[in-house]
Amino acid sequence: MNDELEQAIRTPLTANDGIDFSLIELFFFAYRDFTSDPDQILETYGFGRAHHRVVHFVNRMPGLTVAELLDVLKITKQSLARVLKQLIDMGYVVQIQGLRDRRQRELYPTSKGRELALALAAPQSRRIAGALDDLEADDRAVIEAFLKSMVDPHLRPQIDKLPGSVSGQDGNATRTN
Amino acid sequence: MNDELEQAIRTPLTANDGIDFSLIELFFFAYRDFTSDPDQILETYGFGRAHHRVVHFVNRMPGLTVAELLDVLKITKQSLARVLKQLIDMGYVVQIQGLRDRRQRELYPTSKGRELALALAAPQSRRIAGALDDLEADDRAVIEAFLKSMVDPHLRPQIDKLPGSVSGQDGNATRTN
DNA sequence: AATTTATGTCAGCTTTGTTGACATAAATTG
DNA sequence: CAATTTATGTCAACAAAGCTGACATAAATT
Repeated sequence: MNDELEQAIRTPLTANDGIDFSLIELFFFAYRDFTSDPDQILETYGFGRAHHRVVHFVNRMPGLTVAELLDVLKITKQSLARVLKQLIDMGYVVQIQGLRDRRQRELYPTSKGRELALALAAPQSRRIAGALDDLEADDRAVIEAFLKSMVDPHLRPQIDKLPGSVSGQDGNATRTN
Repeated sequence: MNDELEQAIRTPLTANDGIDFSLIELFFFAYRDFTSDPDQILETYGFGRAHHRVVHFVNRMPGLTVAELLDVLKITKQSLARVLKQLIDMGYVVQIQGLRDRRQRELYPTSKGRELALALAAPQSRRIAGALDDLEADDRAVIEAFLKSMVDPHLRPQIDKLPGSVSGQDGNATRTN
């Protein structure tokens, strides 16, 4: 029994099947290469992608608490603990007890951590700039709008909280210290 | 010693630092949610992302060999073996000995495998369509161009090989059979 | 006949995610 | 103030999906 269910299908799935395969695959390949740049740098530090994400958001939202970071990364505290501990022990991130709530640990980058975040972001930014160069000047807004629409609506407020985004340019956080 | 190196930096990294953080983060969040749809479906099958990729490309390039698949996925044959074996054992993929070269194993989806590929692609396609709806009709080309430019130039030929892509619309493979 | 190639498989390691359980200190609440 | 809740940390075990190295087999190539 079940004989025909084991039959090989020899025709490819195409756009004719009502699915946008071009953009699905383009998105897959683009992201694969987008992450390959920092991955190479991380190797030289003995770090992985998990470290990258932590260093990135600690630099973009200095003073965020452990709970807030977990919420952005959508991982468990045990997963975070592993990489965060290493980053703290090696002096890339420091914890400061919260002033209002002393149970909280506010996370800040050190200068070492800031340098690492910049080094990891640089090739990604370069790759994006190169891709934008191939477009019209005002197409940047199109890309931004598209990517934002791809994000789950209920998670978009998180994006707007980050400094220097489309809305909410700076707030008070960017006094050059 | 090293005292100031441990100092907390309290100012966030912003666009002023010469890095395109908006698009970096947008790309991260967009891809995270883009993959969350199929991930949920895969769970109900007891499969993971690795299975998704295999089923996807076997459906998009039926008859491709193990070596070709490894080249697209950029993983080792040992990594592939694990998930491919399961997909074959459970009747989602079949292997057929190559005619010209009988060492090769050509990979084809079964009807079960085709259905799975479609089920996984459907929500991703819907998400993309929804995002495109928020744009001008002809902005699709902008997105395609941008994503393609994000891919490493030497890997772009791989994309063009897929059916129904921007160039190379169909070839002979789409006879509806 | 010897070598190379395509594939499969065994064993073990790494990274990064998961769950569950339990500890501590600080804040909140009755 | 005592009891509870909250924020964080930590231990142990497990899973998915990468990796390397070693070795086997059959088929193609030299």
